[in-house]
Amino acid sequence: MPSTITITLPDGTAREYPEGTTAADVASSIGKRLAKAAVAAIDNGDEIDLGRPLHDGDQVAIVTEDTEAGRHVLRHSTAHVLAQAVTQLFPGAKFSIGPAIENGFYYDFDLPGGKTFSEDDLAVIEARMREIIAADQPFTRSEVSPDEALRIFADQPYKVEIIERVSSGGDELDSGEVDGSSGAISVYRNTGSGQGPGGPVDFVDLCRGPHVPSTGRLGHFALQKVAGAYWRGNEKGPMLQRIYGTAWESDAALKAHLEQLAEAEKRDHRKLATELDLLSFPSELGGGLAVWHPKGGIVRKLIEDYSRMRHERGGYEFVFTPHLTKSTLYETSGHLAWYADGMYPPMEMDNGTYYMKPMNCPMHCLIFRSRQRSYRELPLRLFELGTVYRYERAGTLHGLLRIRGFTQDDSHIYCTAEQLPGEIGSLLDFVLSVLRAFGFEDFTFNLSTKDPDKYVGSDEIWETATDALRSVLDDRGFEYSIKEGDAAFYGPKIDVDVRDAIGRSWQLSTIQCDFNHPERFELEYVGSDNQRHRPIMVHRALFGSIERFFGVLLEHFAGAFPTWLAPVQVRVLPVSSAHEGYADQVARSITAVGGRADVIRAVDPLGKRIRAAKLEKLPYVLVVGDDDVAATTVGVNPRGGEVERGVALDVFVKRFADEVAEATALALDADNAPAPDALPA
RNA sequence: GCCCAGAUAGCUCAGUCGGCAGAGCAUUUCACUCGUAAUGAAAAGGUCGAGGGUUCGAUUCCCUCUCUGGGCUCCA
Repeated sequence: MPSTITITLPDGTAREYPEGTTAADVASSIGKRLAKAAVAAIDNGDEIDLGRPLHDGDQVAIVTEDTEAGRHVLRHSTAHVLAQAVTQLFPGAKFSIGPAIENGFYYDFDLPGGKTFSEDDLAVIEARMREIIAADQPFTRSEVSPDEALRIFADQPYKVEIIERVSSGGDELDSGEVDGSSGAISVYRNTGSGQGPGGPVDFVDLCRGPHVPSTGRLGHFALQKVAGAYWRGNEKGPMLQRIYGTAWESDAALKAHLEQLAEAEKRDHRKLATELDLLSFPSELGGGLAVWHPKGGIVRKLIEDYSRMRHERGGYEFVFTPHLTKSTLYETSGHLAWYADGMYPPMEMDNGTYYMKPMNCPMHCLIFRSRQRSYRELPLRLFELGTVYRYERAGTLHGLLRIRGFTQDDSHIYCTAEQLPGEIGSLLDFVLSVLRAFGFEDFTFNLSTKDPDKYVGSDEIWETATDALRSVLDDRGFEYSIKEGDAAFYGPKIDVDVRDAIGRSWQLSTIQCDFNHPERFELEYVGSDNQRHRPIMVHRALFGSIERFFGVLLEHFAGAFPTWLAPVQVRVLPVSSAHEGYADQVARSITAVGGRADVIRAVDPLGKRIRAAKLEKLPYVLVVGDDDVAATTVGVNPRGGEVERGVALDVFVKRFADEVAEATALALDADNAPAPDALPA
């Protein structure tokens, strides 16, 4: 056995260390700053504690606190401190799992006697956590046999369940809770300050680790909220009490995160919808059902008009279908069997059973099937702004983002297998082009593939379609993640996520192949060989739901719609009553070029009227006074810009009209000349 | 659907240990006629989410429901 060991660092350099050297020692040997920032290490690909001895020949990298991996360690360790605090403050509390999550961590508890946490408890728990952190308790890892672990956690039923599952060979590791891969089970103990690893144990938890060396490394955290959560995510299982928190490597990072949350709250579409008088959810209607006020209505109309215009140019044909249908339609499509729970309850009438429609696809299939189809008609692209109703469970409703009555910008494309790759490609280009017109530039893609346990259609057709989707993404050089087995049973799909102005990701568009509907509705076309063939159907939702898209747009723009979408584009403010006639004239020259302008008379002081316009986030405020009346000019106060006095009226009108025209024409260049196969037959 | 927390004027929010309901903004009226983010005064505005219970008396305490928020679960 050599008395020195050789360690290889990430940059390829090899260093010699005495036997028994730990990752912490390596970090110190490289530099003080690194040693200070180190929270864990990666040893031959495995994350380990800094205090673990290394072996000859190991490849070692130090994990620092300012990386995602490092924050993960901080968060996971903070979760342990949370559990320690709760078990000390609430004797008899059972704890289950407490993983690090994006931006933070949580821990689930079961309090004795069915007690629950209140928001007030958070401050008390947080104070105790800070005491534990101040005590600088070391995290000490040890490995025990399953029997030993069961003894340690004898009064912790959730831990017992995890140990039993892991030791019975289940390969499922509970959210990083425990490392059972070696047959032994790892546990981490926190011991009191100054007592060292052999001192009295304050807290012990099952854990795979790694953890920071001691609780003193933590502290830039905040507890955020309490919530209910099912044990193991099973809604038939017990409901646990979950505490969420966030933790970072520094107070600056913590503060930045909390500010980001505050910014998101300011942009909340429900708040903005009320403030800007766009829409409301009257309780008289019931949950998840919105009414659109004039200002929200005009924006929605503009979105829909633009969508229709683009679809018309894109070779789609417009169809309309009813909101109610007999149950037989959904028996044919198979939806009733799978999704009856998500549909509004049946209505009995005329000796039939009727349902509100939860989707448009089966009706579009009936349109396809209404007469014999020729291959010359394909691809057939049907488009509908179809309003559907789904019985979303009460607890899932969320403003416009999860709603019970909504309008899909739904299209169904029927094509041949040969046409599929080209069709998917032009669909994706079309989708992105339209999204860009609404100010979204940053897209991510997910490709969902066959769930081997639940699918219809032949393996060949799945393979063809999946290849088509994949090559479309590859050809365009788009990065995408593959979600194995995530496809619906009827076909593979591409989902498009957009990133908004403050970096949040929203799933909007979807392009889904469907081998099920054509089968169930026995759709056929006559090919050039004079034989009957089954078409492939592609579902394509662009905005997904108009309501949801509107909500996302509202948050993206923080209520400040771009000029072409703003409910009021130009507000004209006469300085005094004497200028009202001229103000009206200015407004008329805006409406003459298709703009939306209003005039607020001089009953309130100018400053107050300007402030009101700014709070309404209007793109342009025009102030007109004596000088302007005399010279036919306006004072331009643009949103987010500098005031410009004495702008000639016709100059402003042209500038305004050009801006609007440009915005709506922007994305049109791409499909001004539709591909030959995109033209209606 | 489940857990927790809520619901007071159009909006944001005080308040009532069970005894005639409060502010600011918004609205209306009057005065002010003003050059780029809040002029002054007055008025009006409420079944204190709905229904039931306890009580001499309930907006307040209890129960049920509806709706909302945060989660969980679900999402064709």
